[in-house]
Amino acid sequence: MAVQTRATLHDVARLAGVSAKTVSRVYSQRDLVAPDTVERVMSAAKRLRFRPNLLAQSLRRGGGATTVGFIMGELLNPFYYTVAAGIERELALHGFALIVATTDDSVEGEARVADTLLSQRVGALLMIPVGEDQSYLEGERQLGTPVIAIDRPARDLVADSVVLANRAGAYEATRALISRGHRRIAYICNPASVYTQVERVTGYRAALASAGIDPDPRWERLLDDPASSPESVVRDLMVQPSVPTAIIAGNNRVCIGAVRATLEMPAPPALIGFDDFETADVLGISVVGHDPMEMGRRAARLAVERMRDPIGFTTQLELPTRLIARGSGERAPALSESSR
Amino acid sequence: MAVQTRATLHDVARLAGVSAKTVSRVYSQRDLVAPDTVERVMSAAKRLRFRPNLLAQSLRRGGGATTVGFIMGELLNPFYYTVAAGIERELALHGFALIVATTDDSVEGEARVADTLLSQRVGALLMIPVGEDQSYLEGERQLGTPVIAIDRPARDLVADSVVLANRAGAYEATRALISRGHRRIAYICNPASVYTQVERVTGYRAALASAGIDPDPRWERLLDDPASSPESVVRDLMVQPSVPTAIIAGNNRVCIGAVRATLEMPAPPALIGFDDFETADVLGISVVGHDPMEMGRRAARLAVERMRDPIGFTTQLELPTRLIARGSGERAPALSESSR
DNA sequence: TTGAAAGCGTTACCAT
DNA sequence: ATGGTAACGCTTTCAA
Repeated sequence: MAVQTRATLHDVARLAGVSAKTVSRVYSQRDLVAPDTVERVMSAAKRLRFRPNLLAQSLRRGGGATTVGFIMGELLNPFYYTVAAGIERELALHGFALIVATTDDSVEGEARVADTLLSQRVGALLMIPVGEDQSYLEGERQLGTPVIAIDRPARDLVADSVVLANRAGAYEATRALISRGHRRIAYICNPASVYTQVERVTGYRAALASAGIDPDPRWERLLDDPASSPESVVRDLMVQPSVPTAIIAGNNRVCIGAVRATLEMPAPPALIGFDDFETADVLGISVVGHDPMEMGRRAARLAVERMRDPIGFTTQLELPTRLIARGSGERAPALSESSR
Repeated sequence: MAVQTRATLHDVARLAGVSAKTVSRVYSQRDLVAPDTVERVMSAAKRLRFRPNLLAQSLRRGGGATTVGFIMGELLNPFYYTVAAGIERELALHGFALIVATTDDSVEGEARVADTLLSQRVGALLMIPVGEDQSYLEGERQLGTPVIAIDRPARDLVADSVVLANRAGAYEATRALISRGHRRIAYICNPASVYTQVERVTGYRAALASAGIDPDPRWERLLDDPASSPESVVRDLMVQPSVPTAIIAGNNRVCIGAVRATLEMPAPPALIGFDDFETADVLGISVVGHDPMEMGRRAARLAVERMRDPIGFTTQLELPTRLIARGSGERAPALSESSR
């Protein structure tokens, strides 16, 4: 039960009666070693339970990194963990380990975990930016650690990025509602002052404008209050003197809140959410869907490319969305509401 | 735009006009260094964008690990990622970074990623065991890497573990159904030959026995077929000559399948799921709930303790479950079905 | 085909 | 209060 010490290259070399370098070669350039030497080394390694130390490997000058860091808001958010899943799979394909770090979507958290990951000497930094400004990473990028921004572009930082076609998605959803006869269409989101929402609101307004509908501030609920529940925001909206006949929920959390709020209504408004979620099909909720897993995969692939080739132009990838009709978004305006 | 080289302790030392060791002290035992020396070192460090290299730190003999590995089935499974969230939070509190690795719930995957993580020299290995046998890790444990099993105990391996009170939870759910008048209670799970399901089925049968109800193989759908959809299993069950009046779904996936299958039925059976899920409250589904995040936290805490104190007895933690009534589990048997 | 020596960035030990 | 030296486990020259 005594805690033994871990075998090193030298221990294996001694037992096999060769030099350390030969053992090293067996693991990296096996074809340069005589077959029977390989055999002897391998059996010595097995006997000593030898396992190469990746830390020591990447410590050498020029020894590439074996890990990649991912800075995410939290592991419980479906969008975040799906992206993480895509990243992990793609990285595993290329032999990199994934270190995840969460920030609780706070700016300080982002800087703090970035620091930790860089001290771990990750080969690349993948992140869903939170703060208004990632310039604090510019120095690190110049020192050779590429940064890949996901979902939102990095600000004041040279970085590759993978984002959604947010405007186009919101535009399409809004147009779909208009084509069903809706004119009073609400857009609800929280938080609102993030890149994705700014883009989506722009798409929403553009679609209204294209149909000759003036945007109405009463139906734009652009919140930035972590405390307010999406459900109550929707309930509040629906007891005003004039109510919308359709709602676009800016993200999955707001959408679930809207579902809760409108489920029991006799004549619920049409509803389209942004981001798909697990039971949306059971509940019959139409959404602007996309593929977060693919976002993660593409981001990871960019990271791998950058690690191999640190110089070169940065890539900005925009992934498409698609409107998934499941019923809630196809409801016509209630008759009593259709007149203005 | 030329890629510079990263500053080291020596670079900082040279610029500050001190020795490398002094710089090192500034970062670890600052009170042993003269205040103005600290000042000079810090400003030199800032100028060179110096950042301590954790890889080099833990390379030294006795230099503790800074990472912990978590082997999970996949990042998209709610149970898994919630556990991961708990682990990540707790580890961050203690200054450890989390490396996640997924196995697709395959035995080979488990061995493969364990190998990778051990090569990364993680300080501890957290895992939700998949295979029937984790003895392949016993050597590593003796070499000083503690293993903590989550949700299922490790087999043939000395390891701490954190599991649920599966039997008690299933017992309670079954008793609750019995007390509502149910006698034909089905138990459905897939896969069935894992520790948790064996335990839960045992609890289910014990509850039946305690009410003098003979277990009936027709209502035990213990599958081990990844291909069969839970939904179709339930549909099939409900078109038999004799149908159950209540269903217990052994895990969240089966439960969601059961919801899909029974949603449209005029007189749906009572339903209790094991594991809570996001929209269970909206759908009114009663479940045997527990706290996966807490499981992760406790497991991480055990890992930290073991890393600090490698010897000592292993701990087996059993966390409680609780029955959450939301309607679906409180339905009485349909009248036409209540006679045998 | 194989080996010796130097170095990667850090800290422990022992001096000063 | 500060510094030199050796060591951590590995790979890369350069030789043999």
